[in-house]
Amino acid sequence: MTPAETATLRPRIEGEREQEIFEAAIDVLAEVGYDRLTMDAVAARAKASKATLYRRWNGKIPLLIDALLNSKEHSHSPADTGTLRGDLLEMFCGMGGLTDHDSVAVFGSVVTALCRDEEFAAAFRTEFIGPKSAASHAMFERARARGEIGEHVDLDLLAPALAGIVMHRVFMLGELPDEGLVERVIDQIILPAATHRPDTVAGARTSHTRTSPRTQKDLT
Amino acid sequence: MTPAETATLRPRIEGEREQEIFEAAIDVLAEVGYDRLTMDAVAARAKASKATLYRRWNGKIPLLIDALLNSKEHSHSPADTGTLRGDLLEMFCGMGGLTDHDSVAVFGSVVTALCRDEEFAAAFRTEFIGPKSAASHAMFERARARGEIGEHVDLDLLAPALAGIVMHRVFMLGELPDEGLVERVIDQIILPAATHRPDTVAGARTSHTRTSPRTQKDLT
Amino acid sequence: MTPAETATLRPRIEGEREQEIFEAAIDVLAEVGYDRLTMDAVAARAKASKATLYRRWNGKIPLLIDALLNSKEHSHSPADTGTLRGDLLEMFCGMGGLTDHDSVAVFGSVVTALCRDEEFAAAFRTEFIGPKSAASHAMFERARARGEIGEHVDLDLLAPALAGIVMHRVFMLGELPDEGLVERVIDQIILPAATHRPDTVAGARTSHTRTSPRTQKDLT
Amino acid sequence: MTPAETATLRPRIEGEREQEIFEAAIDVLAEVGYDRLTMDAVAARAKASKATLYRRWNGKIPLLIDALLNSKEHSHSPADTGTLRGDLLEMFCGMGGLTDHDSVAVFGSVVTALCRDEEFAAAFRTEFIGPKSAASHAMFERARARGEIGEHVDLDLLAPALAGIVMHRVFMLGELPDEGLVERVIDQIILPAATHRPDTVAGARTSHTRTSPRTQKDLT
DNA sequence: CAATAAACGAGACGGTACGTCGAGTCTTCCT
DNA sequence: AGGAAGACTCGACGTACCGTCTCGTTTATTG
Repeated sequence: MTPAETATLRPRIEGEREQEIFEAAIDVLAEVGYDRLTMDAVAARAKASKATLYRRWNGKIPLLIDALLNSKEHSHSPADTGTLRGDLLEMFCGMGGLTDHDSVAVFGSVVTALCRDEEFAAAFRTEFIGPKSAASHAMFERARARGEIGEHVDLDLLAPALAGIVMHRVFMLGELPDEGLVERVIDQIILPAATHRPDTVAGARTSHTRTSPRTQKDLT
Repeated sequence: MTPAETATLRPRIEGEREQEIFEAAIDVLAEVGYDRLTMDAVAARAKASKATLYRRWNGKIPLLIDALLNSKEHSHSPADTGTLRGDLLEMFCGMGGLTDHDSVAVFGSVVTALCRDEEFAAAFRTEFIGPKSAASHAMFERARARGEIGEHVDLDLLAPALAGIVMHRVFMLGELPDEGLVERVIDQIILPAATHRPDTVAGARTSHTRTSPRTQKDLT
Repeated sequence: MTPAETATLRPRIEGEREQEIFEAAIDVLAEVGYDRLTMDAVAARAKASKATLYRRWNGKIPLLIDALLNSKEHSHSPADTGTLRGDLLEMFCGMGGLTDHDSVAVFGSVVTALCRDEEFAAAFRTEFIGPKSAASHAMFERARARGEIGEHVDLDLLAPALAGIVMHRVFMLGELPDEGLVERVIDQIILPAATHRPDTVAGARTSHTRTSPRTQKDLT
Repeated sequence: MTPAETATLRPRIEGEREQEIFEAAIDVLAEVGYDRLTMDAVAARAKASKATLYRRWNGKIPLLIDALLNSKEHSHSPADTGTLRGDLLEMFCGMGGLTDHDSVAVFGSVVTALCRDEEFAAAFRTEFIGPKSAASHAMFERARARGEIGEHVDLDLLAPALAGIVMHRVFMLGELPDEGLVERVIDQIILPAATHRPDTVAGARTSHTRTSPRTQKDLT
């Protein structure tokens, strides 16, 4: 009678059953993508009834949000290596899971869903992106506290940049990334931006609008 | 009577008729959004038949992509302003068409197709990404020729970075971008990365930290 | 509350629901005719979905056949009146459902299917023609047992003759039959053929002719 | 200049070109049946344009009527053999063309069309059935003039009976007929009905309604 | 003997119905 | 009592065919 002991035959959606449904949903998502994922398919794979799914979730979107949140352990472990560079490498060591083709497919489906469904987007941003973003921010704040980042650098701009650059290459350019790519982006873009002196580019910043193009050539 | 002059009454989908369909699609898109846009609705508004739409486009996504690309002029004109900053601002002034919510929705739909359909991905990358990428590269090459970019900077890494950062904010963070955002990214990330001196960054990388530079090099 | 008593509200297609769909089909058929009858119209009138109709029937023809067969009682009751004439009149009183123009149209549609689809033809002959044919044969056998039919008469030839003659008039000649027609065919063709004495006919065959009986036998 | 000499390259629909279209129509009709015959298919097979077909015929029905009328030579040759039996065998020697499976298919399609389209039915009955029916009637009238058929026999009933019985066996029972079948029907049904004495079956005729069933047993 | 008007093939077009599929609801059985 | 199974309504999908139309081209008759 105790729920913990009737493991294999428990009919109610509690814990393990829920996890099975999540896995089924993720499987189907990875196989056919968000658009072609149907509740029937998830129900069939989970050997559950559609009614059961709809009793617990409002539709495919809430179900997938829950599934994604529970499938990725997404441990926002601080991973304090003592340097921004180390922290970033640590955080992106697994590329956020974009290391194999299936994971890319799942994530791509999420992108579509983000653009398609405002409700899903809001929930996903709050519950999935939010924590990652917070962790990233904390990381950059620590770097700033250590003096690695100039006071004038906008962390809201810089913190998500690495992820953006990498994902753009994955989705738009069709690149399957490795850790070397991450490292190069960190060294050539993120860290230079974190450490640049404001006056160096201040001239360039105003050149197009206020100064003559000729003046800027001197900056190079 | 000359066929070249009977412009307004030509029935075939050639130029103007196509444009009418695009406008109908954009109209419906603006009214009901991507999800509730149906081919029937577009056909009805364009006074065309569904068969005509399907003869020319595979479905709503290709139709809408075409419609959005043709509605926005998205002129890949080199736009040589004389400075990298000016060129970048010029190129991204319209955000590549990602200025309104529906455009984002349609573009987001592409991502799934990119991950699922290799043929579509190839075509998209060749015909859509390709020209933009080439224009961007040319722009950076000009900047390097002018001396705005250091020799050690990897343009293959830097050129797509701005688009990646912006699109990441749009898709993942749900930000509707304005030109100010583009300007800030250019000034705070792209230009610093373009103009950084390798040793300067190396210094920044190691200065104000608790670990030695040597230790970090091991991480590379 | 007992499931057996909730007759009017049962949603599944079981008996009464099916009957409602049949009635809707017959209604639409009567209103717009066979050609302009659409599955959408039937579904709308029956407050059913097209999917439900297609789940149960292959298309409009099977649906209408069922509808017509179920609307007409077409009871294949043996109807033993004691005479062949009475039995035949009894059996054909409803013409097998061919009493109105639409029924003829639907039944006529079967003919093409019979010529085109061997599987359908087999099923139709087994399940629809078969019982009628068996009942007809039994009827003629009873008549022979009573002595109404000569021993030399081929019942396999005579039993389907009435139906053939009547249907030919209906389909080919466009006659809408009444019971009087059936009666005249019975009296003037079926019963004479059933009761003729072989020698009598042979005499008739040769008498009043210009050629010899021998000559005609060669034609056989 | 003479139309008979420009045979292979004549573009206008005159004579031979028309015949080619008719053959194409009959071919398609035999292959896919009336329902699935499309104007596109006929046009494609005839290497003609749909516009050409519609210029000359109003739709598939007039086209098919013309095609059927011109394909079957349907020579209503009197074929006066001197006896009804001989005439009937002569007339049905080719079964009206129902000797092979394809012809049966074509004719079956016609039956469907007869039931589906009142316009086609009217035209077909006037132009195709009519002459055949008249020829048959003339044949029976000659027989009556020779004394082979009793005065009380209704020729309107008897004349179409043979065709009806045979076609019923072909379409409904799925029998591919041979000449032996025709002969047996003639000898066992048509000729007995033609030569029967009215008083022989008069009792049977009234038995079901006016006399007792018992009385009729005496008639056998 | 070119020029012209008619008729042609080819096939896109607007429209209508088709038959299928998925979402979300509901009922029935089963455990 | 609650879940599995699956039929149901609704609505959009993408396809097929109809009958009309516009294209160029070819043919037979004119200027």
